[in-house]
This record gives sequence, C-alpha cells and structure tokens, in this order.
Amino acid sequence: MTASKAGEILDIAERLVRRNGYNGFSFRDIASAAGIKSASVHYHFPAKSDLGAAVARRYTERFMAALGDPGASRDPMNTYVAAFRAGLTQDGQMCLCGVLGAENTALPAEVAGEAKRFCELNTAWLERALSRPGQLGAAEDASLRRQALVILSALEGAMIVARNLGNLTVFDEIATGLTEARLLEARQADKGNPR
Amino acid sequence: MTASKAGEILDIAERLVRRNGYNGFSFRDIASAAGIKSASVHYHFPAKSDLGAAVARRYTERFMAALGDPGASRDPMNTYVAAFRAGLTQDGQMCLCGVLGAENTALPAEVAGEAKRFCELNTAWLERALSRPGQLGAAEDASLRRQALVILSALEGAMIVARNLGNLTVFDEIATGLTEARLLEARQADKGNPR
DNA sequence: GTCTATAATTTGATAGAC
DNA sequence: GTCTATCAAATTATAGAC
Repeated sequence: MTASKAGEILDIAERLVRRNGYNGFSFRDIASAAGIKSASVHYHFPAKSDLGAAVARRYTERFMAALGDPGASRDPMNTYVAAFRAGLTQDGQMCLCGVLGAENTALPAEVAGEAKRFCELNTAWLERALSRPGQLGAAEDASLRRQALVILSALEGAMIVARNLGNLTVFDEIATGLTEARLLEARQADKGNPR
Repeated sequence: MTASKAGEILDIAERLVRRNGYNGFSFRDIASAAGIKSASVHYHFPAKSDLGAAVARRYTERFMAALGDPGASRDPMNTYVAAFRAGLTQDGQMCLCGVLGAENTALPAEVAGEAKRFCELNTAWLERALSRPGQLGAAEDASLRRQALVILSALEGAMIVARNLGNLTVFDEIATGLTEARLLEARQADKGNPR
C-alpha cells in the first residue's frame, strides 16, 4: 500500500503541524523527512498555503470518516473521545484543527477555512449523537448545541492542558470528568416532560 | 502610567503571541510596533526564548492576581470565566498559555515551563474554588481535580473553537453550556461521611 | 538605550536541466 | 518527478559607535 509521494508529504506535514504548528515547519523539514529536496515538495504543493489546506482537508475527511454515522453506533461518544485521544497518546500530537485555531489570526484564508469546516462538521455530528432517536425536535434545542460545543471545546482544550503539563494521561482524566458531568450522555427529553 | 520600554515590548509581544503564536512573531515586528530597531529589543531581551518566557511569566502573574483568593469571593466562577473571556472578545486573543500548549513541542524549555506553571496554578485555584468552605477533605477528591481540569480545558478549547468558527460569541455559548452542566458550581459533599 | 551595520542561517519560492 | 542552483526576503543575534 505504498502511499504516493504526495501522500507521504501530507503525512509528514500533518505530523509536523500537529506537533509544532503551521508556522513551526518548513518545506525543507518535510523534504529531508521524505528523502527529497524542497523544490520537489513545491512540485506537489506549489505554496505552503496549498499544503496546509490540503493537510487540513484530508485530516477532516479522515476524522469524520472514523466517526461514522452517529445514529449507527450504540455508544457514539466512546468513538468520539477515542478519535481525539488517538493521535495525542501516540506521539503527543494535538488535533490539527486545535493547533490551527490557536494560530488562527496568522493563517492564510484557505487554511483557516478548513479549520472552520472541521468545527462545523464536529458540532453537527455531536448534536446528532446527543439527540435521542425519535426526538428530532431536540435538534432545535439551543442547549443541545451548547452541549456539543462544550464537548468539542473540552477535548480540544484537554490536549492543550495535557501537553502543557507534560502528562498525556491528563487527557483521560478530563474525559472521565466529562462523563462524571454527564456531558457524554444523550439528552433526556426535558421540554415539558415530567420524568 | 508610562510603561517602561521593556514593559511596552512585553505588551506588544504578548498581543502578537496570543494572536499568532510563539512562532508567529519576530523581533522586527515588535521593534516596528514599539518605534525602535530590532537590535534595541535584543538589549532588553537577549534571546527570543527570554522574551517568550518573560511574557508568559508576567501573563500568569497578572492572571492569577486578577483571580484573587477563591475563598474571598462568593461567586469565584464568574470571575474565572470573565478572566478568560476578557482578551478574547476585545481583540480575538487566545489565552497565552493555550497558544503555547498548541505549539508545545516547538517551544524552548523555559517557555514551555512557564506554560506548565500556568496550568498547575489554575487547576489548584479551581480546586480550591470548587471545594466548599469547611470541607477540606474534599481536596483529596480525585473527581474534584477532574472537574477543575474539565473547566480549564473547556475554556481553553472554547477560544480555539470560537476563533476557528470566526464567531467569538461561541465562547459565551460554551460558558453557558458549562453552567447548564453544573460544572461551574461548587461540589456537594458526596462521600458518605457526614462529618 | 538606541542606533547602524552586519553576520549567519533559514525561509518560501522559481528556473531550467535531466 | 526530482534534481541543482539560485533568489529575495526574513530571521535571530552580535559588535561597536553615539
């Protein structure tokens, strides 16, 4: 399954961005890791913004594909937390779009646009996962959206705090804390419904 | 009033780091904003890591001073959220130590150490704020620490998500979501020892 | 404290040979 | 597709005059 050279470049770039940020890697970093010269990297991705946007787009698509359909799983939140946890505990990598959010005002517009799309897709997925089947009316609940935003934010922030503390197990403590706060549960119908 | 030149440099550097990241500013950026030359910036802060560490240290001290004693306020959580909210809504600025966490693996050790200290002080402050007066035993509660970590993470992540979405009011939605989840409340004694 | 001048390196990017 | 060669600009940092 030998990846194409362009795919290899995307792999290397993604790792570097997730560890050091968009401004924390150079074409020469990538070239040396890929065993080619920086001019060859420009052949595949003419400008750095092209590479950055391509990395972010591929990341988002892979991430959403790993999540799957929130209605198809019985415990979608477990899947969700695991998706964020994966990169962090392997190699200390942030969520790519978390890094980009931190650097937001320094990003080319194309790159920032991909990070925005990631957040939109994630909150939409979470809202669907949190609304119980047969309660489609709940999708209009503003507090459902807030719950989705809290979960996304807490997981993004969990990586930041864990990396700052130099202790990646902090991520798991935070996931446990979210469970304790009953944030990772689907919502009960609470509109005028007595229990 | 008139800050010293070193203080002015710290102000400018802090703003740039919080908007663009540690790797997103240069000595010349600072020099031009301060109306001096980059060599003069080096007079005050010999290396970039010195400047970065000084910015982070001052930020942490100012932040903790603004929080005050968590036991002295009747609603410390309001104070806490407001402290994070302040910079974001003015100028789209991240928490400084949130930015540094995202760039963690690219930071000089001195800078990363300051970001770590910020997280340690914040979780300790939150644990005190969350433990009800007269319940000192609660400080040993592991779930109290988890609650503190969730709050810190959610607020750090809230800035990232808000910036990515290009809508800073998202931060307030998330703060409301934390309140709804009863995370911003002091904890009830829930260990079966009624002493 | 601030300047000019400059060193030494890195960066994003292009031209053209193979 | 990859290379050599190169560019123009930017970067961190230092030396020494005022």
